[in-house]
Amino acid sequence: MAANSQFSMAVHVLTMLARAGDDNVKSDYIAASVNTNPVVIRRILSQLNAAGLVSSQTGAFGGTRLAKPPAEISLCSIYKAVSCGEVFALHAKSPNQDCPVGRGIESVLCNLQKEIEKSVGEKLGQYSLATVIEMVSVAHA
Amino acid sequence: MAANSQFSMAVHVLTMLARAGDDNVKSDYIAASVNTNPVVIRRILSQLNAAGLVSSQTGAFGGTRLAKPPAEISLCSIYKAVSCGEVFALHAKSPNQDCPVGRGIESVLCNLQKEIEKSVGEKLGQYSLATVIEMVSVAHA
DNA sequence: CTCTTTGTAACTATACTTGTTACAGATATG
DNA sequence: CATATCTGTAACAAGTATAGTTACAAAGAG
Repeated sequence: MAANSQFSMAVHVLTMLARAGDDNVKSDYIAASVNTNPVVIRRILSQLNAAGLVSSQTGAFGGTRLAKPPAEISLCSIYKAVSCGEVFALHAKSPNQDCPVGRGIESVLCNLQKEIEKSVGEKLGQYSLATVIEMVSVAHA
Repeated sequence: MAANSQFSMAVHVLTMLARAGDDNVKSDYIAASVNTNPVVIRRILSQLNAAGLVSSQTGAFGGTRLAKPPAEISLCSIYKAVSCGEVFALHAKSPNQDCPVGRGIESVLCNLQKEIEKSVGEKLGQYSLATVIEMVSVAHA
């Protein structure tokens, strides 16, 4: 279980919240749908809260609900909210600076990485949580 | 060292090969520039060979050289050649199929994943190994 | 005060990536 | 043919990230 599935889980979590409207949803309830431990859900909700996408309430009858309407939550903002890795990683160890290629390749790859990341963000920005809800409904209709 | 840097290393390796023209390049020489073990380089070359991007020769005075001109090697083909993970992973454990969201979310995320992957491929396809070589040259000129 | 629920720390298990050693197989050269 | 060189690949060790789990402090409703 090493592949980062936080984005997938975050979309799942937010879809659950969206369907609950203004009601507080408990992490246990979401965990049952995602099929994982409530703490895993609370860890994701913690990141979504930091990004201002949800708001939580502790105590009895507490729980979490969306901080904005689903149409205003883009998949890009979800992607940025959870700590996903990059599309591809740069060199683990710095290349040999005595070699012309080793000296120049890092900055080229770094710029490319940024450009790809931007491209992914733009593509994800074309969709909102509302889109996902609609697609989920259609999928099993 | 868990982040997958094979794409970065592959681009580095191919840049080295491109600069050598039609000469065979040894894995030890490339490893010195990438600052890693020759076996790591040979593992990447093995994947690039399977993708038809390079051709290797065993034995004395053996080594590897490009199978095509740099301008015909797109970064997309390099990305596909090395076994990078996906931009985001799907659920590790299948969601609860008794929940409407759990039942529908997987296919939605899977389609989204394919679309993002396609988008990344198109962006990478805008660049070739020749572009990288030029950028590396300019970077430290 | 009591019960419920979040927030978070700490630990474990697992899996992936890289690094390393070792060796079989191929090939150029004498 | 013998030898030296280089690739290809298996096997294993080490490091690190993710997910899962337990435990508990803190907050809040009744």
